[in-house]
Amino acid sequence: MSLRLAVLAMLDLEPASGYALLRRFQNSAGFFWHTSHQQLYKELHALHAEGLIDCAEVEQDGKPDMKVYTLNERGGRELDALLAAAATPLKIRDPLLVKLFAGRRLPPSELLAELERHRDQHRRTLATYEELVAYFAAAPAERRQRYFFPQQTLRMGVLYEQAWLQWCEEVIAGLPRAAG
Amino acid sequence: MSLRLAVLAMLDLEPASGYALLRRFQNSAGFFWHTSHQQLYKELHALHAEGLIDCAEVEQDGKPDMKVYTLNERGGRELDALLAAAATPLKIRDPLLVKLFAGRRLPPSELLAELERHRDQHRRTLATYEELVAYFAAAPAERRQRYFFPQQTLRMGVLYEQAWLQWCEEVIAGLPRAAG
DNA sequence: GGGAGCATGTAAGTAGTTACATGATTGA
DNA sequence: TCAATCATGTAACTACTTACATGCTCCC
Repeated sequence: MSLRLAVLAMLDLEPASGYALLRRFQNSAGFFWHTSHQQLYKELHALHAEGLIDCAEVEQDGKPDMKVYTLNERGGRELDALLAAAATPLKIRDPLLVKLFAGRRLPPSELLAELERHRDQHRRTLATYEELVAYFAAAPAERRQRYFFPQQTLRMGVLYEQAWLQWCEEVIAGLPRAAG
Repeated sequence: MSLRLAVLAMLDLEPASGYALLRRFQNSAGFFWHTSHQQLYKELHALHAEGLIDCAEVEQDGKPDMKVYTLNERGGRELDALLAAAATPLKIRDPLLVKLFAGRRLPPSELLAELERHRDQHRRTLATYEELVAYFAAAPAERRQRYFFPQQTLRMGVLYEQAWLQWCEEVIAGLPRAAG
């Protein structure tokens, strides 16, 4: 039910095409919700079939046509109904930590390489989030206010990436190293 | 595939019953892998049917019989094969952040209550993890070494809970409050 | 007598992944 | 000409959740 909630919440801020939503789910919103284009388009079709969002086909030059979806009044009510329920805690399933849990079975060099890969990825993601923070900080007051809550989720993204980065660095530093 | 990996990795440390594994997935290992008893028992049946783990029925007095599973040699090879693949990054789907993203549609009092509930939960979880850290720190050297990698995952659990706690406190402090 | 913890399971339904599929434009 | 970006979709499969199910012991 939460993909539905995430999509409705995004469309509540501004109308968007499936592709535009997808980019957000893979970038800024990627911190709190992940999805694939297959799932997203299916959900958009379902929401449209249920009359919760409106669809307008827009022609573009040099680019394929796109379908722009807008939250309508019924969709707003559905969104409010979903929001009324308590948020269940995130259920974590982290492949890297599972791998590290069994780390004693792996050659240290491979573990090190894996940790460095993740560390670099977290550095990049943190940099992206910090750019977004700066972008919002420089935005006009109206926009800053409209995006007050999204900015709070972004703040968690920053804290999350910082925690991972610190952890990767700590573990790399403390790893028993193979004799060279 | 990662539930399989998580189960094999746990049984690599020591034999256990489904119920014992379940408690770990809900407590100490709950940080990096979440599962239900339905999924877990199904996976144990599958692993046993494939000859990757051995099963011994153990009678207990005052308690129901239990099935104790042990990783065998083939299971060890399967574990190593799964570990050889790169760990894909965790895919986050966090209902609380989705709810907060749409926070402007909610009454501030309800948001506050939700955040306080999560803050309290994170405090409790952090306390649990810190107890486990202390427990490991006091363990004999042999055990400390055997559990070196599990302890690293626990460290991430602590950093993660601290980040969430900080975030909950920040957001609560910055929330526009309703007139009393 | 009731609830919590121990210990296991099946079945039905929903959500998510992987694979397959198309076709235009822009830049290296 | 090759890869990337834009933009959308279907189908098959796997993983996960929710609901249903049993039964014993210990403690209040």
